[in-house]
Amino acid sequence: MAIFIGTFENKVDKKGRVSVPAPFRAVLAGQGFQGIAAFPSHRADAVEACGMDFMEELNQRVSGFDLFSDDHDDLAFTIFSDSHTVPFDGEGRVVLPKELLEAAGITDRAAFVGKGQTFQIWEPNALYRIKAAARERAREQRLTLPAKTNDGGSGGGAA
Amino acid sequence: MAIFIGTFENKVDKKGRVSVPAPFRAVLAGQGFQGIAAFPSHRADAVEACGMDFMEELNQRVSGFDLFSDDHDDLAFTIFSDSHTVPFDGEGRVVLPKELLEAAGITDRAAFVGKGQTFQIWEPNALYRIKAAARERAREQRLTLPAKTNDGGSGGGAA
DNA sequence: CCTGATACCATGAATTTCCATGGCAGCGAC
DNA sequence: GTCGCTGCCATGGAAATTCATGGTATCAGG
Repeated sequence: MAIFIGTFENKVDKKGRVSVPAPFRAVLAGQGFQGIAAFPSHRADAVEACGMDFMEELNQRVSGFDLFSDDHDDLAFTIFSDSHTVPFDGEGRVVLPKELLEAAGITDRAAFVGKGQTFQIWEPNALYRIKAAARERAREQRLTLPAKTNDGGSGGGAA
Repeated sequence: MAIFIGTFENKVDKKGRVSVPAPFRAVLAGQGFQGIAAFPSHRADAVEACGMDFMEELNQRVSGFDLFSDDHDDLAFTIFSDSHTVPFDGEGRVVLPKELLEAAGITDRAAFVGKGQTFQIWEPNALYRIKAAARERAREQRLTLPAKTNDGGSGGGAA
């Protein structure tokens, strides 16, 4: 399963269109809905985004089982209610609703940040600010890659 | 499962292309994505690299944290935001993003160092410096390899 | 009728794919 | 034991494609 990796900064034209980075589009390519699902982050001044597939999976978890606590349930409700489904145009661009642009403070440039199964969209300066802080934390805490836990199950596979 | 072993020094041409050592390519050969995932090391002036499979496995592990939790957020951000997915060309070369070249101080030569499941890419001189230092420390501390704890080591049959 | 939005088409830059070359090592022949 | 050949691998360059971006035309709504 492909994941979102990397940071890309693109321009927002006067019509509000932004190119979704090609590598991200590649991840979304196999999905039914050609576009993204986006909603304001409740943690940072950024837009959270993912493919519709992931959105539906989220829905499955919430509606079905106990994987989500009450807190999560509220969170999910918030997410769904504030979400927007944004289709690609022929060139792989999206028009972000101004509500989302405002939430993230985005005006003429947007930075896409891969986070595995999801990605975020930032106002570039805001991103670089918090990025610097994160880097600092990482260095101070001597963060290392999580040790490989050989508990079978997920991951696994070949090679 | 094959691992990255050995040190190889290759040239970086003016387009930023470097041949990934053939033995390393052999390790990556079986994977879905023909290329490497690379990100700056926060503990050394070097580029950390691995196969996409390893990256996705990392994602699996990170997903163990609740989605949208602080832990998940920080971890995913640290791991994925600075990473680059770099595809092989037909000859097994990669184009290292200049961001990574700068982080490691690489200009016209790059040294690949196997580290088991991952490998590093260094500016050759920097590598030899820290290598000498490491050797020195090892000598002083009379470092020994940990005794092997053999957990059912029946087969050795790696392919 | 006017406004806004969506789809289509065009363009330049950057990137990637392809092809060609040289060197080194291993293998075989003599 | 020495020489020659073959194949792999690192390297260089040029062509072709992809990608981000801007504009224009078409359609729906107010």
